[in-house]
Amino acid sequence: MNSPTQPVARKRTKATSIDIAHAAGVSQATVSRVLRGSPLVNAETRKRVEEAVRALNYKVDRHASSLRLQRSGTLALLLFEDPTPDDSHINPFFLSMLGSITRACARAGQDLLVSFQQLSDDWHADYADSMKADGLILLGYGDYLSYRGKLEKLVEQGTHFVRWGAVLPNQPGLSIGCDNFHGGQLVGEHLVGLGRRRIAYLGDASSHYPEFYDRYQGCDAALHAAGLALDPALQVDAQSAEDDGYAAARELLVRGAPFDAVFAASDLIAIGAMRAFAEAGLQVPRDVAVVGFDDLPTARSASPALTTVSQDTSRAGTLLVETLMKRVQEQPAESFTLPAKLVVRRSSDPDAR
Amino acid sequence: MNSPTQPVARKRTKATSIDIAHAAGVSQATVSRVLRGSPLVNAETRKRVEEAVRALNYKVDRHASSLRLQRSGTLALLLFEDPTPDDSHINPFFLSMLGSITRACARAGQDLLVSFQQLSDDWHADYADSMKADGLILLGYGDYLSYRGKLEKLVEQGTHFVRWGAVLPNQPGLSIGCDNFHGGQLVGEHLVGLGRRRIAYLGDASSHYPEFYDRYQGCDAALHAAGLALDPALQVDAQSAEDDGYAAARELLVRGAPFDAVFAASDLIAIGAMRAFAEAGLQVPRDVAVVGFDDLPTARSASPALTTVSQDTSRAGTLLVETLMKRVQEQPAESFTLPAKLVVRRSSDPDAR
DNA sequence: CTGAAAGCGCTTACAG
DNA sequence: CTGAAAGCGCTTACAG
Repeated sequence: MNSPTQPVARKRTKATSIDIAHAAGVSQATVSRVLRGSPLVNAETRKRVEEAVRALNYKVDRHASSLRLQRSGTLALLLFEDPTPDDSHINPFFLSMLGSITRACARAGQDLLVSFQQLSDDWHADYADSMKADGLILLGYGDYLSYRGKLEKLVEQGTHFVRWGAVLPNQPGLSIGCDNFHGGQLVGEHLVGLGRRRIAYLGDASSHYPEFYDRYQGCDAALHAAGLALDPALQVDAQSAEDDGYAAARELLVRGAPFDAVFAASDLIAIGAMRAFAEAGLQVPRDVAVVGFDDLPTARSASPALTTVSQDTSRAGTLLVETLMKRVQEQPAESFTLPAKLVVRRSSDPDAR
Repeated sequence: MNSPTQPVARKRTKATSIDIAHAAGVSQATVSRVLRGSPLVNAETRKRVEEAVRALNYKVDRHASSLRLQRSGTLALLLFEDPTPDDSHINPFFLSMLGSITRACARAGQDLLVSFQQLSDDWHADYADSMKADGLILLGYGDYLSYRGKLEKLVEQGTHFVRWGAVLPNQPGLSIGCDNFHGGQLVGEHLVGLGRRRIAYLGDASSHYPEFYDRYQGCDAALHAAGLALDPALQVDAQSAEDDGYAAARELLVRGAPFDAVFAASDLIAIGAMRAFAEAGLQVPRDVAVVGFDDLPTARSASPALTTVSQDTSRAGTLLVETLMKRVQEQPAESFTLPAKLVVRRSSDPDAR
């Protein structure tokens, strides 16, 4: 099963700016000027240096440069989930964000360090204090109230960061988030428009989880506008995993209160709930309409395809990086709320695609 | 929609080892010894230093340390796809690998830089030459034959790297891969065991794509063992995306040659193919059994749930990082092939869960 | 426009 | 066990 040992590669002999200087017949300082794009350099000198750089395959040493400049050209993406998920199953929504953040970093000429953290870890200090990164992007789920203290500490330390999540009044630092309230509203209006009246909510609906709370409130507002309301007896707590959704749906069934629709606080919860309904012999959407939130790739291929609220992760990634870069450069920057969009599929509407 | 501008945080005043030295009443060299865990330091001195480190919230400056040590404590994960996918849709399989690689790096005490590349980019040089990373993990799809030249250049330059992919004879560098041949074999045996005889293969089956080629060959071997063979008329090229799978399945239908099973070279291809079959009024698995490869999360929630070959991404990530670290430390290391496992679901077998 | 020199914050061989 | 000192490879103010 194994292949033979690889021969040890020849030892790397990295060229330095002094080597380039010798090769081009200039001082080391001039080499540095050329590489930093200084306008002070004579065009012909520049050309000689550039040729030597190419010939010797020279790259500026990142650590020497960063040490001197006191910045690293690197951002750190810290992904946390609480409680920690089983090995290697990160929420796909965050993975999709990771994709767009990576691209946005490339566009901004920044390198990206990626790390998973537990909410309990001491991540608030490490990356910035050790100069590994100029700023942090925080992405994750967890109890906001316990999380908030860490954010305050970051602000106190002068660490640059941007968080993905609800934009809240008086929050420490900046955040980019989706308009969860409006997303919930769209769901409420959609379900009411389909004639559903008894709408269950699967997900936490407390200030510990502001995103989920806003989604709940938005849906409730839409019902109120139609002379209805969310029934607390039809609300079941759930974190954002499929198994939580399954358990929450079981709990809902056990309670016995009638319902004709379910608004799940996330797609994973929705998918877990649909599994529970299938097992219980309920048909989606005939017996119960199901709507999720996030528009994961899975939502489209689920059976039936899941109606959900889509968040523009591509734009979110760009905004997170751009906002953070402004902070790193000590420019003014602000939090921003992105629009939510309802995507209707067959789990709520048999006539949808 | 926007919140007010954040007040500019107070300027960071980072403590250095000299600050710690003053606070603890020792020399800067001793501080460094304590932080590097040198056994030479007196226990009491060590304690004084450690207290000062805590009190001043000191972290070793990564760039200064790396510059001096000539290594960065960082690995780089380069993800490439060719052709480049539309914005932010990376193959979920690689995202899952990314998860396990990130965890493995954390265990190994390494930071992880993540970057998307196009196969055409000059990634072979940058990360290692600029000392950003001590080694590279390469992950991606693309034409191996054009890719191979870049790998050779990496070897020539003495860059440390490990690749995810087929373990091939005389390949440049090391790779960790799944046993694609055996995976294909398992699929072939499974389909034959279910009485299927006319098995189509959706995916490239040339040496440009060694993984797909091995899967094809493995399946073919299983058929041969049963006195059958894959019919070239039932093979349609497809890259690893859902739309490619859809197009390939349409092409297969157009050809008109009868088939009772489809082995798709990846889950995404399989899911696209199932969409095409549904549109054509074919029922899976009654009319056509469908099997994929990768065991994406989507495979389980697909409708019908997709039979597939699972690769142990968690173990793969660990092996990639461990193997690379051996190379970085100039220790012997070797390529490794991981076992493949068949996961039977309803897309091939109505009796499966 | 260019060069000589200081200094970013560490690590470790050397001397004691 | 500890300190003084050199040096990792850059960037840029200073002098010309």
